[in-house]
Amino acid sequence: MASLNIGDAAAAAGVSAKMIRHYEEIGLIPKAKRSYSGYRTYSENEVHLLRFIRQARGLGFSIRQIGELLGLWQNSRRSSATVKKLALEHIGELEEKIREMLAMKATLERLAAHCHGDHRPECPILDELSGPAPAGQVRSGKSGRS
Amino acid sequence: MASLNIGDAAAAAGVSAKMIRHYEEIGLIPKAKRSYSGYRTYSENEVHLLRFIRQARGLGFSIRQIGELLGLWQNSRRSSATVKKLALEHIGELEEKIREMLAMKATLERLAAHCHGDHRPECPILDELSGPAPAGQVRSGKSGRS
DNA sequence: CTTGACCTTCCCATGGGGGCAAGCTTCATC
DNA sequence: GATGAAGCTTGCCCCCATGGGAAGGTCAAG
Repeated sequence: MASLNIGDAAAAAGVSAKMIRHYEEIGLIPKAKRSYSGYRTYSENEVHLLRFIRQARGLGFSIRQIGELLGLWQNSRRSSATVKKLALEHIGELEEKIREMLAMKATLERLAAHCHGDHRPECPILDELSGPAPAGQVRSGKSGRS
Repeated sequence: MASLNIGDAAAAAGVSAKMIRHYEEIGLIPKAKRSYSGYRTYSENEVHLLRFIRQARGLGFSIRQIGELLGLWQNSRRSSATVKKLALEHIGELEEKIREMLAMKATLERLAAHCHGDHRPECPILDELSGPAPAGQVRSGKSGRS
């Protein structure tokens, strides 16, 4: 079985060598075996593991979630319900972020639509950014201590 | 003309004192004047500036973009076209991220829909993560020392 | 033997913060 | 005037996930 150096393992798995070392350091993957001279060596199994991580990162899972997914992946007595729950949790997070960004985008588009975008300095975008006061107002006394 | 300490300026602007120091350190805002004893002091103008930053952060602008927006805000000879361009650039970035996350979400939803979510271990989600090999394959000759 | 590609560890940077600690300053209250 | 409690100062470490680079060891080919 071909034993690969980190660079080849990285290329085979589609991640950077840097990240492999990082994943090892944070305990996401077990410590790689070392050659006599100290080089990390990787087997097909470990490349497969790295590929799994790459796929999960591509779907936006966090490192913590990937750790859980790896545990499930390697546990033949897992229940698919546990995996599905993790996926649904992540879908919820994605939805939340998407909602936030859509709201930002909508506001920006509204402002941009009202901006002439010409040589004149008047600009509703800057007005909006400088305008609306937040909830907290400046309190009249100096420093509100006790 | 109330001159505020950092905590009160932070409350008035809706940002944390920590971030005010940070913005000063990275040069986003000018260095605050100091009282005799070394406390940072803030005028209404500076609170207004901080409020501007808070608004811009709320719309997802990066620190770099906010720096540019601040320059435009304080330049009475700006053209609204420049501001609009910055806003449109940011809208484009948001769209890109939204697209990526929608794609992740769609994939996850497809996988989750095919997952029984019961006590059994079989799970198409894990299959997908472990399955598809990336484009790059193990190269035969390159540096395969073993 | 030399070259150069690879590997090792270590430190630094990113963005946008949070938190804690030691030591001052300020202020209200006794 | 003393005291205690907030508030301020700086500085350092942490998060996530990653990239960059320096200084030095290793290995295979020419």
